Amino acid sequence: MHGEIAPGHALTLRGVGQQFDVSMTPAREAVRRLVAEGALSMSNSGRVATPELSNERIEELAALRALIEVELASRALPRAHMALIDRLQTINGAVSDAVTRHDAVAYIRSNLEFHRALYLRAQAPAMLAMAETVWLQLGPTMRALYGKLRRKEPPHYHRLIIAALKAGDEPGLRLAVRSDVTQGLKMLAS
Amino acid sequence: MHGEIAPGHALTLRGVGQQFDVSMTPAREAVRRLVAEGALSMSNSGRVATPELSNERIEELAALRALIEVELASRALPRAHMALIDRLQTINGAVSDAVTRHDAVAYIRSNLEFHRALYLRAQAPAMLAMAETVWLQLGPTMRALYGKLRRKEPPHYHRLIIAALKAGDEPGLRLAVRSDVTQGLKMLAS
DNA sequence: CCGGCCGGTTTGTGATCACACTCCGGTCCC
DNA sequence: GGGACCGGAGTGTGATCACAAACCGGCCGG
Repeated sequence: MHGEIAPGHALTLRGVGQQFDVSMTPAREAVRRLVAEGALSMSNSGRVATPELSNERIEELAALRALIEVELASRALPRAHMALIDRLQTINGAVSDAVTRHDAVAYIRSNLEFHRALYLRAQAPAMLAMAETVWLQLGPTMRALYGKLRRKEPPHYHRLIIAALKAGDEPGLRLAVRSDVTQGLKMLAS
Repeated sequence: MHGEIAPGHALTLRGVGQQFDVSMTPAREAVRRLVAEGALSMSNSGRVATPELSNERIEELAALRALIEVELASRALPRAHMALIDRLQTINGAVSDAVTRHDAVAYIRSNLEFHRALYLRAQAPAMLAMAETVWLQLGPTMRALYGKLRRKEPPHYHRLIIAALKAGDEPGLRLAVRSDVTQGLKMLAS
């Protein structure tokens, strides 16, 4: 999810097992679960690797993010108090730090933490789980994407999200979330 | 997914294994995968059962169905030719049959087949997989729901969907799909 | 020089087993 | 009579093993 593994990287059950000091059995369960969630792809011979997503699939996943996360943000809006906004601004500072340090993994991790903190207020665990499943599928690709576009400035749309939250502006919030989610992934198609 | 198991029904690894003439290992993988997808719930002691969904969770899942399936239908619309509409009408006949036979499982199965046939035209496998994950989570609940409302007539909104497809009416299609998806699940909250 | 073949090695699969924990029943004591 | 206790059956977990298939070298023939 955090882009620690590049797309197309192969994994073996015995390797994963050694990495976590367990036998093949728990490693197999974990890997199969991640395959079921779409986080890993399995060849027809059972070999497992991080997926290399096609542009069509990336577009689909971006559309899913837009659909689900806009709804989550919308549901979180009436429950968003000042404590949440403070927390979002703190996390946003971590995002900026990661950008200036050119730390892709930290950037992805804190960026997702920003979104999760907001969506937790929606009190919609099934929807949040769905969104996280999409994040999981996009993890390796987001890492590759970050390498392509050399970001210099912290995310612009996060500020718009916070502003819309403060103003209680639901249409503005929906647009800001949609833009933030869609923005980065559009670059990859070009 | 098809409501063959009632909510709250307990499963054991050895039982599932015997049912399919395999040992515990494949049974465990299958069960864990279904847990990962939310189709089964696992107690903190590892016991597995079909979930008994709260009304809040049902509302969330219905909202997810509405979000995703409306988008899928919208994407399928420009690709929908007469062959698809014929097929949908045929499947709709099976739905009606199941209703008159009071066969809950056949009703759920053919109803989902109707939706899947439409969404397959959207050429969006990731979105379809997401929708099917939601169906999976709702399977046992849909069975219980069918028992509560004694349907007599075949689904009204399916006809609206077909009519909107024929007319190329996108707003009408979106509304019809949203209504069809939301309709049944709203009853459960009351 | 290139492509097909062919061995050894790696890898996933499924079965089996020992173990710890949980659950559920009866039983005993207060 | 009711509730706590206790023991056995049931259950999930993780390790290990045998096996089949896939992969990846190098080698040989054209």
